[in-house]
Amino acid sequence: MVKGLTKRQLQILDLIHTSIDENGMPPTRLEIANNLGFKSLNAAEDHLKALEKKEFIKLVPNVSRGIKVLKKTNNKNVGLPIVGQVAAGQPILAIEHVENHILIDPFLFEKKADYLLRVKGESMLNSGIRDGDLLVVHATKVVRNNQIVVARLDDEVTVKRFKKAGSKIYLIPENDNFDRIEVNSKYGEFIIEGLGIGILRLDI
Amino acid sequence: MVKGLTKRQLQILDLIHTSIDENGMPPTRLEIANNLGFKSLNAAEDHLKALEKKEFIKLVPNVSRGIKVLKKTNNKNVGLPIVGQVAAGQPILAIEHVENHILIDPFLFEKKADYLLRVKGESMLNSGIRDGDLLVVHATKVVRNNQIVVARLDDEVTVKRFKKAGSKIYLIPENDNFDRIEVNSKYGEFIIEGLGIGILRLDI
DNA sequence: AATTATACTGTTTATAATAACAGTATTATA
DNA sequence: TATAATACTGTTATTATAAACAGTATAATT
Repeated sequence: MVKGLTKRQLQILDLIHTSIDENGMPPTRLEIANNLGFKSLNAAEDHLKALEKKEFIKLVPNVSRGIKVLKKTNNKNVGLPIVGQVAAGQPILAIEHVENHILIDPFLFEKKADYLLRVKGESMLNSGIRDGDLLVVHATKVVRNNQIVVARLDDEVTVKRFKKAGSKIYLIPENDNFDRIEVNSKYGEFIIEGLGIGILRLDI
Repeated sequence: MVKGLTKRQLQILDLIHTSIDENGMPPTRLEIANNLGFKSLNAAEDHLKALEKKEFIKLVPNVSRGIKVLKKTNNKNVGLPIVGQVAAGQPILAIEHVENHILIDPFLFEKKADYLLRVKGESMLNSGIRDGDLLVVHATKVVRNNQIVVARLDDEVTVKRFKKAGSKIYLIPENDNFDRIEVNSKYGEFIIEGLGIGILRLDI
């Protein structure tokens, strides 16, 4: 289930997508009611209002077929997953973290793109990686000095520059307001999850 | 001229396309009239009938916004073109500038992605746009204050923040080492080519 | 020269569509 | 356990929209 949507609401959203695909325009309340067998137009109206409240659509007042789709959930599983907040103790690609899937060629980059990680915070600003950006990640444990990596320290997943000096390993932020992290025994778990191979910014 | 279409009819057809692109639905007769300055709705009606007769559109009877576009100027090459160096006096999408095509969903962004422009220089660094980045562009002449735009000044294509203050128009770089540009009569040509809607970085 | 197509203004009518109000019943959530 | 959210039926008022009819003027075609 897409987060927050009931089965019925998902059907309505699906119908809106289908209508746009097949008729080139969003449906009216009557068309929704007819398609799903409602005897009352208000059933459609209520569902649309619920979808708007949950910010999946935007209703344009007093405009026929004034339904704008805000979140695109139609590409079920094709393409690459966008991984959002990663909960403690769980693998990155657990379904719960997948915000969406997007259609992009995995072989566009230097290495194969496996998923997109939504970057939190400004710690990599000087590398042109901003809060909310999607880091294109190649899932690998094998990384080299100075590469930008996705690492898990205890239960936190972080994006930093990887540096190995002698026997010491550092995770270096690219922002003077942040301190470098020395990976040592005070951390229970340290795992390299992947290598950053690109950036995708969906808004500007 | 597209075969058989008058200049006015082409404008109507263009408006239908724009409406579908930007509003997600075809226009009403009133919207067409307002957009083109008709005082009578029937002007729009007549044009639609003419377009239907010439089989460029299909009108769906008694359906609001019931306009279906029949002939589409299809993009032969799949995916979005990456536009590199743009030569003087030539349109951005001239074939000579297209480095490559990449597979990416044009509807991933807030507005429809039309092409990707390879950014040259560091003038937008503070917005996290770096040399070599691909700016995702929605081709439009309509931009608002503070948006990141693709503009053509004389023969140079540039990416800057658009600012309008009174009668003055500025193109603002996001880097202290660069000066803002005031668009004035010393430039022979000033054209807004599009709106920046995203960033794609293929290496990191 | 007559006819047709183009490009409109202006008006009216019927229908399409939005949107609010008043209900009922069931299921989740605090 | 009270309250809110979900999932509807049924009705009505208002606005949006399509579409026809009656014109005018000009350019293009037969």
